[in-house]
Amino acid sequence: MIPEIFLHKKSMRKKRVRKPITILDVAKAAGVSVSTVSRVLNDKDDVSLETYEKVQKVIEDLGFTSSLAARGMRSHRTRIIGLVMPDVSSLYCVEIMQGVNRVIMNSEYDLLVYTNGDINKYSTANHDSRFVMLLNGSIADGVIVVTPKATDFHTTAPLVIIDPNHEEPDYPAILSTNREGAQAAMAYLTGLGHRRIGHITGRLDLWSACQRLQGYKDGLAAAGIPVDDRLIQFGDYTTETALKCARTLLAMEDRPTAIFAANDMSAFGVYQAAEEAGLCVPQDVSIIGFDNLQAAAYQNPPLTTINQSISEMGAIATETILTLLKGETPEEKLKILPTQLIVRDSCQPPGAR
Amino acid sequence: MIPEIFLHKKSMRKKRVRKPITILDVAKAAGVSVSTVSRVLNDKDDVSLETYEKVQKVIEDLGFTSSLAARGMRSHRTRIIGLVMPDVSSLYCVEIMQGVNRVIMNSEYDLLVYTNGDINKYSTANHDSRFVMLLNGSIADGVIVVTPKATDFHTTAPLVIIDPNHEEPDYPAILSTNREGAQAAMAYLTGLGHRRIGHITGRLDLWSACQRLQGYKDGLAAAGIPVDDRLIQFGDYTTETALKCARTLLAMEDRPTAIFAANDMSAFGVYQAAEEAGLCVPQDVSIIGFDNLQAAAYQNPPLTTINQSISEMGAIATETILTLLKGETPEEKLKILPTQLIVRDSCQPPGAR
DNA sequence: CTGTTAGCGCGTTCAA
DNA sequence: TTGAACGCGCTAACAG
Repeated sequence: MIPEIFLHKKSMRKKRVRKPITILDVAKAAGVSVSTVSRVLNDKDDVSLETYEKVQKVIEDLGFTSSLAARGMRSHRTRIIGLVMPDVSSLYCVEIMQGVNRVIMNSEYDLLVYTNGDINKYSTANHDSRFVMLLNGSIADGVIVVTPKATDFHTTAPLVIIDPNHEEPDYPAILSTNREGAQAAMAYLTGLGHRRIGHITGRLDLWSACQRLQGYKDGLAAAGIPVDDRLIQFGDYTTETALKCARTLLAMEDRPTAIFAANDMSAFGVYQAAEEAGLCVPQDVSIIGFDNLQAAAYQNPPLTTINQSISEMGAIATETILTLLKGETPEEKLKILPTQLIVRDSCQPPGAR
Repeated sequence: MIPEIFLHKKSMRKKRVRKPITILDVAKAAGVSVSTVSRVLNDKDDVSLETYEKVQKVIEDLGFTSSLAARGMRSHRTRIIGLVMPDVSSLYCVEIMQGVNRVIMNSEYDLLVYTNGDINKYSTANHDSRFVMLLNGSIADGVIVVTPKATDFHTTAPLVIIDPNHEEPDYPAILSTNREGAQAAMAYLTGLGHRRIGHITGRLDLWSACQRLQGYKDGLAAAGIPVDDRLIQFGDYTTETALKCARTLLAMEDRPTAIFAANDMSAFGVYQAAEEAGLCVPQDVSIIGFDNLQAAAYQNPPLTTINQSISEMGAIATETILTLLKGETPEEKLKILPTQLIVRDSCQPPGAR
């Protein structure tokens, strides 16, 4: 684990070198057996106070901490909850993480966040297999997975999915009324009088994105507006891609008077494109997003969007895992959270000044 | 229009595996020994193609993934970098994480983020010991620690510190010119003509906060302004606490015409307090922060602040760890990044309208 | 090329 | 109350 060279260099200068100190080192130093040390570590009650304190002191002195790996492998209990996220650069994921952490803090568990990093790595096989290590290797007692592409997992540990990619997931799951939320967004825009409404989709390999696209179409149908395929641009939930999509939409001769972005991150890209094109929001183009990120309220103008209580989803998922870990059955296997229109200043009737 | 691959059906549902499947199961099913399976797993070149494919297929069929814990324990190599953060609700930490992740993505390593959750848990002993598990347990090959209170760690794995709590840390470290940055902030305010300048400190148990406080005092001295203790409020880098501090400052009879917050999160609290008090920024009170979070530019008005390239710090720390992991010695043990004044719209001369 | 063997560090039986 | 022995799942020696 440690390059030899590095070790030597350090040991020459300072004696801060600590070869991995194990339970055996503690046992020797304390003049007891490893099993006695183990008992002390796990607060068993069949250890004499005298021995307990002696061992405890040695542990302190040596700065010993038992190995998570070895312990987990043996006891199949680590007191750690794993959170698997597709991407940390997405504020959506960050807010979920905050919600999870809020609940973890008040529990006896610790949080370990695993991320494969790149949202653009559409190859899910790699991602899935890697994350399974977390549990299969008994590193985590339970796992929360965010927007997985996979719908099936090889694991024995409790698993909860946030935003599952399946209508009827095999695991407890938390999701929002994506389609209804999108319908609400569209109803708001058509209610304002918009008839040319563009849509920047999310990652259509995810169910949520498909549902929002469907809601977009529903909204058009409800207002008696035919679908114009040119007004549908395929994004991937990132600001970067949405920027390109928005450029295309705003460069059209008969450009849309409003754009419904599949999520707030995408909506941010529309703001950028509008500014590039010298268009004012909302005078020249109305924008509505989806998610209600904290950052949405800080935009200029503040973004009208559809709220889904993201951090709440993380919190509920964590509580569900905790319930499962206690051996109990959660009340509902599928928890569906309502969405809600949040009106701010990024939309107005078309043509109005 | 929409490719087949994007359609979501509940068609191919596999049966859930219940028992943890091990390398032995694979060996049996493939009719080979465990070591052969191990060789396949680790892409050793001394396996016949025939055997390789046979084993590979069984692995696929059984959905087997090797245990991180067992592997790490045995080989002392996990290809995982650990990131230990004090708090995920701080945007500062989030941006560091993003910087780390950016570099990790292009490496052969994976990222595991560990957080003890509560920034208010000042008891560091607990935190430190828990994080040591990450490495001691051979879960991570190297670790990056963000704003640790501790200055010494019991570990054998490479360690890099971001924002160390010591002038001359025993480990490679990344930090910013906190004192100089604070001086620049103060020079800007005094240059605008402010003479009553409040300061909301950071967590004074952290070196960075002390340095910024020192920079505040330096700035006053440079302008020939005596220190007024009442103008120094003790915060902890959180928006919540800063809000209270700001309320106190703004309620003073001879309230400050400008406030220097030790970080942007704290500055956000000042915005809130100003709004509560019916004061306008920057007409009634100027505000300057420190960090230059992405969110700082979105405030209303956009926050003038001191830039420290946070995500860059994460990136550099990661590159340092990667260098260490290769057995090489990083160029500089202590990397000090310059800070820079970012002028936006939250400051103006006192009294001006 | 492949199988056998010996631990990695720890928790948990069983004896003593 | 304590210690010795075993095995968790895996990789790295060494045989064959």
